[in-house]
Amino acid sequence: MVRLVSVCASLTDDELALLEQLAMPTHFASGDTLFTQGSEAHCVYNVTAGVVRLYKLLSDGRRQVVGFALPGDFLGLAMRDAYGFSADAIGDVAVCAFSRAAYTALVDAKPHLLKRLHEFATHELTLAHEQMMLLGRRTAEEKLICFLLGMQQRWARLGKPSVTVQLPMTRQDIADFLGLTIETVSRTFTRLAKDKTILIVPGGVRVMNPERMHAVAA
Amino acid sequence: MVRLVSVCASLTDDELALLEQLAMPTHFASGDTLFTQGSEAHCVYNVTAGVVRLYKLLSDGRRQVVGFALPGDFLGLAMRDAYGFSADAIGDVAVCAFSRAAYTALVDAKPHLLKRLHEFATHELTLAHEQMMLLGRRTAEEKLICFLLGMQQRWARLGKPSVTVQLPMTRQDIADFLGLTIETVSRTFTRLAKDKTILIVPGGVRVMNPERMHAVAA
DNA sequence: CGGCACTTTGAATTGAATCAAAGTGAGTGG
DNA sequence: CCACTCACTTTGATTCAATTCAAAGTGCCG
Repeated sequence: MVRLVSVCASLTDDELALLEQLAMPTHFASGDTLFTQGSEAHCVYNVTAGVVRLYKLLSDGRRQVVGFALPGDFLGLAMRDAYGFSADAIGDVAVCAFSRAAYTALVDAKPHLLKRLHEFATHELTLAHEQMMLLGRRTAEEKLICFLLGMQQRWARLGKPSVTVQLPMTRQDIADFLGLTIETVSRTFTRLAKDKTILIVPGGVRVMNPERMHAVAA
Repeated sequence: MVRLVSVCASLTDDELALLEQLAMPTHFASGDTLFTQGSEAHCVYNVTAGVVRLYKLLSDGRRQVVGFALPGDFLGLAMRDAYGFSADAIGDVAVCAFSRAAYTALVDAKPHLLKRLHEFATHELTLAHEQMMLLGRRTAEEKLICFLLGMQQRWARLGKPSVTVQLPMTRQDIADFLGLTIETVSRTFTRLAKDKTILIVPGGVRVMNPERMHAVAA
């Protein structure tokens, strides 16, 4: 279902068959851990359904969410032998898991696939640079607006374009993604709702004033 | 000179010869622009000497430095058809430039090289995740200490291990990298020097208390 | 109905930003 | 060789955006 937008989009039939043979379909319940920062990297994952929270922890408990993986996204590309961040399920999640050995063999055998994965990695890097700009230089309101527009765009690319942005993650997750506290996120949501910039609905927000939001994000 | 630590380290002799044929050695004076965010991506660059500042700008002038490229580093990997950030020389810089056409052809012909570039990209992504943690969740003092240790480590990998960390960039560059103001960076340097954690020397700092610094960074 | 996890709101505090003013030092030209 | 400039850096005083501390409010689920 997510193949059209994922790595698989550009594969030949025989490559797809090979991939299918090596993929281990797995699923996780809400809150389950896919893998933990620092643990040995056994598998690479391709999310097929649901949303995954990716985060790093400091020894004193401070948390930075480095991303939210949506269907089609790859996890574990940036590993040496240990995962660089933790990943757990937000709601029910389905993935295709590939053992590291299978992944390595596949990549060596199919340069075509490697090229596609490399495109993925460089796209991720571009997003990471934008997130640095956001974390280092934007105000709380700008952070939240950029986040909402970013999520809207990502759902749209997955074939779910809507003025209502689904937000399956908690306020704390959003705060830890944007480098804010939960209170600041909550207050900023409330202020944007009072402005009539957004409307807060169960499980997400409805974009009411996209012009203003895009102007702020620009 | 930088080949041992760069992409070229794992190439065969004939691959190296091919690379050399396509590389256009270029050099830039202090402050020169290699390329600008949003402009058409003509070239990929491999830095051979000097330091390059990589940054993004917001329309109102706010700047985020997304990285400092040292000898051996690649620039322009994460491009679609326009550069995602600007790059300019800090001091004199030498690079090998590759036209986009040459780069694409090379990558298609040599999966071996692609694999190496992909490793580079995923390493960059890991660093970007660490920078997100730093920007989102660390204090000014922690940011500066992590930056100094990071630079020390990078110079060390290039074969210049030293307790004196060379800092060719300005305080403003450091501030824009760490998501701080120049005043906060200056004050924090002064405080660390008063602590005897570091000693400020022309063009850099000397690490005086690495134990404390590593403890803060952990 | 009560418990629990998450969210919102309010008041007080604070770390870093802003505003303002010297201080430093390399390069230039008289 | 010294005064002058210019860019960069440091230091001080004040302000403010976001955090922290504190307390309700909400709604889902057994």
